[in-house]
Amino acid sequence: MKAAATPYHHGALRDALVQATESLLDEQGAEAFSLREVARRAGVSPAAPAHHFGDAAGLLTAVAEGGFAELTQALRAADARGGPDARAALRGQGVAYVHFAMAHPGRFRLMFRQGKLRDEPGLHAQADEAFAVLLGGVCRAVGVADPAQLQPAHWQALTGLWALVHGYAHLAIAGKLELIAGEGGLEAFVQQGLEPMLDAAIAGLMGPPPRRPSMMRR
Amino acid sequence: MKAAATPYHHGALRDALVQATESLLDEQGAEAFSLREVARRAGVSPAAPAHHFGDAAGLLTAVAEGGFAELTQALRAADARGGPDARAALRGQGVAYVHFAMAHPGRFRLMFRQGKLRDEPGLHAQADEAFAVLLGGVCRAVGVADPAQLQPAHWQALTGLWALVHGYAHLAIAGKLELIAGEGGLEAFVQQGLEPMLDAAIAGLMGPPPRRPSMMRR
DNA sequence: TGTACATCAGTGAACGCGCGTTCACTGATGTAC
DNA sequence: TGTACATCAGTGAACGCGCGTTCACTGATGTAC
Repeated sequence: MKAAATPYHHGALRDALVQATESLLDEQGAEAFSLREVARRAGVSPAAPAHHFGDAAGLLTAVAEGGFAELTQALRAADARGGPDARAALRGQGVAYVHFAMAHPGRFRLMFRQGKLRDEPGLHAQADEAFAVLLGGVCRAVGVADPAQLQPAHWQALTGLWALVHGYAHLAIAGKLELIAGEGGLEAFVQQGLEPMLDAAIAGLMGPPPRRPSMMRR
Repeated sequence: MKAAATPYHHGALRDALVQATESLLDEQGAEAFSLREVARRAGVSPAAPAHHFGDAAGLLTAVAEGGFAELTQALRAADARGGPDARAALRGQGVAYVHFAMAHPGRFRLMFRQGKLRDEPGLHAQADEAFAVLLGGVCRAVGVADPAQLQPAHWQALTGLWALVHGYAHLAIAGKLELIAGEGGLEAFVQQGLEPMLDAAIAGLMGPPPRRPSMMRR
């Protein structure tokens, strides 16, 4: 029991520091973050984090990487829930994207703030993996086997879909939708409004046979 | 000449501090901001900013307020450029929104980070004014005289339009579109892709007679 | 038109603080023989 | 199976730094009479 109270070796300090950072960011925002505060939350000396991550950017990068991994899982799960219906799967991904951001606002913001992150291959890999899930959903919806077969108009529409959920997420966690949502509450507003909008965006993606617009030349 | 070199009274220090903050945020990001650095840039003692703004949050709030004022002007100008064509006016507003963010990434982010801002009526008023321009454009497109006449589906579609440009702006300043844009360059990608997507969103807003969806009950 | 005085705007030295990082260290774990 | 030793993981005191804010101050401006 004495040993269990404050064992010298933490055992899983690296994970504990990442988790402490996650909760700190999501609960108090980026302003509250510091290496010392994270160490405090993990019940460890201020020098301990440097041992595992070098500096603050290293820790934040690990947290962002974990965030992308979690987002990937959420998107995959939503995608699978859609079953063989490509439209439903893609719609589900969009909803999951917004829900992820609302559940983890601090991490979500961090994941897209490259100024705070180290330019590491692992981070890019995780981010790419999340993007690949979305990309896969689009391919299935459009009916191609490989992203390489997507046409420029598809890429534009995919970007629009991404922008829609990304913007919705940001507006939601910035508190900008609460006024619009009104008395019904934010949750209900999102639930009622997001899916139809996603459907419209997906329809635009699948619907009209991919225009080969002159405006899109090259 | 001696007097002009370092006059004791700056004359327009308040504005100078706001401008110094704007350029600091847009060029180096939020991490580089500090009251002392802003004072340095304005060529003034570290105690001077407190005189005008109290503290850092006060200064940042003034900067955000100015940002919303500038955004309002940009949206109004774009709207006017659209002339009597409500669709073109609204599309122009969307493009202007994204361009504003890309031109002033630091300020744009700040404007939507309520955690860093003071909860002042002036700030809300400016933010509301910018939103009112968008709202006016939507009313004209939909064909109603007053926002109060907008139906729930309109509000949802308006939110979608806002989310689209807001997300597009965030993805662009986060550097996430460069990979998708590829060799054509970000500017061209935005120019070619944004307007069609806006048109689609606006069509969704105007197009099908406003459904009174059971899913939107109340 | 001039003078006295209040108010405003900015100075610059000083403070205390929390931060990131260093350093020599020590406790625990694993490995070689 | 036991012992020696290298390596790993974390300590805690100390450092120097830039920060926000304070304070008594002073230079400039405006106003009353």
